[in-house]
Amino acid sequence: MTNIREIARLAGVSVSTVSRVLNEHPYVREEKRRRVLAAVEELNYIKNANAVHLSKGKTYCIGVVIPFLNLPYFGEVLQGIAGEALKHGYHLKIFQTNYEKEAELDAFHRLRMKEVDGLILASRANSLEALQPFMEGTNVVFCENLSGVEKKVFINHYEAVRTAMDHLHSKGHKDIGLCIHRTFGTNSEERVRGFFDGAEAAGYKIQDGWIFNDCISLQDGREVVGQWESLGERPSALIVTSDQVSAGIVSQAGRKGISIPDELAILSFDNHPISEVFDITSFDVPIRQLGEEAFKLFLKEEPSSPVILETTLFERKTM
Amino acid sequence: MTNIREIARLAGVSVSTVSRVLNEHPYVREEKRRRVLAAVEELNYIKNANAVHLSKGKTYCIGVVIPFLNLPYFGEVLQGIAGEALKHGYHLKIFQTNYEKEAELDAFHRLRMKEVDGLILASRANSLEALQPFMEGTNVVFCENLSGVEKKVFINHYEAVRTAMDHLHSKGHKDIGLCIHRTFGTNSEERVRGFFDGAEAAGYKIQDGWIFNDCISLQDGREVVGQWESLGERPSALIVTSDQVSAGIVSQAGRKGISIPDELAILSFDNHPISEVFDITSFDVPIRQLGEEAFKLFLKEEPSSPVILETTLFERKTM
DNA sequence: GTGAAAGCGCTAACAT
DNA sequence: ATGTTAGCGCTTTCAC
Repeated sequence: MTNIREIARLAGVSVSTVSRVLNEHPYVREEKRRRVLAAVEELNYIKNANAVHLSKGKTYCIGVVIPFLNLPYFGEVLQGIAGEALKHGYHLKIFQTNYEKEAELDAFHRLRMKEVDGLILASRANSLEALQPFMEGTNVVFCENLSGVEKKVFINHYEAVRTAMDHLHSKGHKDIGLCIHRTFGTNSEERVRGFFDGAEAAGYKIQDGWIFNDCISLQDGREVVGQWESLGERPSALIVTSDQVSAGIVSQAGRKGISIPDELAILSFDNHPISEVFDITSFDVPIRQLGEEAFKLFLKEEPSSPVILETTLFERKTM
Repeated sequence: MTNIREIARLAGVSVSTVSRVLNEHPYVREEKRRRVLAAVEELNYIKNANAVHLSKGKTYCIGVVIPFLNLPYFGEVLQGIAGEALKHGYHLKIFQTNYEKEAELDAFHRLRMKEVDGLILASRANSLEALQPFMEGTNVVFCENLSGVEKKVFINHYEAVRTAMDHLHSKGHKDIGLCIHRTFGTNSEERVRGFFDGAEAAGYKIQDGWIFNDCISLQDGREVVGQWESLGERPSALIVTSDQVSAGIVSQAGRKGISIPDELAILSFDNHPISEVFDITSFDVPIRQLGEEAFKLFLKEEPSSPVILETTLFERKTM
């Protein structure tokens, strides 16, 4: 492997001059610059990134902590982060966790080892307390409304669900259920909080069994329909936190002859293209923007206030 | 930042002993090992990954060259690579290209800079000739049947499309169209080749306008229906290379009162969950396995023969 | 403008 | 078993 010293020798200059040329620093006489460039060409020189990283104490690489790579939601977040990162000359290193705490902690370890310059947590498995010992002096961005952290960007899920409740209320619904991905995690908790607050404000009663957990995929949505059918008292409307799930519900309802929205209204989230295909009324959630803002927060030096992203209702035919 | 030398000093040993302890090498007396570990604890020492990378000439990181992150196909490939990589202590660095040649070349540059130990090309924008100058002595895996490269894994698209043609033939179809993502790229070319070979073998005639390009999303599928309708002579069946597109077609056909499969049969690819929802007959394509095999090829030292993955038909109701 | 030299922090061959 | 030392390859301060 040819290095900067060999270039210097061949060009008849010092290594610092070579370094200056390579990094486009000023104060190099044109003739020497040319000699260096010629030597680089002749020896087929490529600079070693790891040496640069070590010397600079920086890698221009950001770690993304993410549970899965094959879900539309996370794909869109990634796309947002990657697009913004590219603009600033950064690359992404993926730390896929499957929501395993160990895997998540490993990402923090890598951060402390300076393998990456910072971390974006697209979703989180560990408690903040478990993470805190590894966070001092680091640059970590959270994609949730987590109190006690400096950098965060999140969708205003609480407000969105409350708005959803209001909308259903105005359509005459009083028996409302909720389909949700998981019950832990700030984003989910905020949704659930909005759900109960909304119910209380409107004087609804929420029945046991009207909250459906672990709903993330099309298949999960199809199964919800069966569960809904087997209920004694059934909600007349469902707030569903993913268009994938909603699509599963709508499709399965179609097969079973359940009329939507007459027998069951659906108010969904994401405004994913699939919601258009199924004519599902859905809140647009700026997921890609979430990723973009997360990266911008990473770049920020000074502490900045949380970035809050709002949702927008797209009315179609399931409510 | 505390380094290995400080640890050595505090523990009263040499740096090599510290290194041995840290890397679990043998031949360290238990007492010294303990002293080192105590010093590590006391100074809160974390080893610097970049120094290790530089010294070892290895990063345990593999680059993945990929056009988009938010498409189901590529999400699944990523998931496959990441899962296998994790097993072997590797991480993924993402080089998102949007199919821009420059961005793709940049990935090769990073490889030569030793920023990553190898590259997996999930999909390719440059010609092999354009890439070749940057490939000597490197470890690159292609996810396509590209002649002239050492490491490759690919789906047998040719055979799959030929089988598809046979199936449609046996159902009485003679006018067959093709929906495809793009026309360049080996995978697409193989499909097109299978399409024309199949037609020729069965004595079909393929009309102009029966090949629909740029079909990748749900929305694209919906638009295909309009194009199909405006055709003078229409194919009675469509081979569609993505379930997303098929779902768009089926859904749009439903709205327009076009009967599937009577007026238009659909034979799709991927066996994505969405094909189950829409009851679409689809070839299962082992996409995740593609990713896994790609990573295994990366690890292989000796040259190995291409890995060829076959598809499996799942019959449902669109044919 | 240019060069010498001191890092950056770790690994591993060699000597003992 | 353990220590010494020469790398790995680049950046950057300081002096001229």
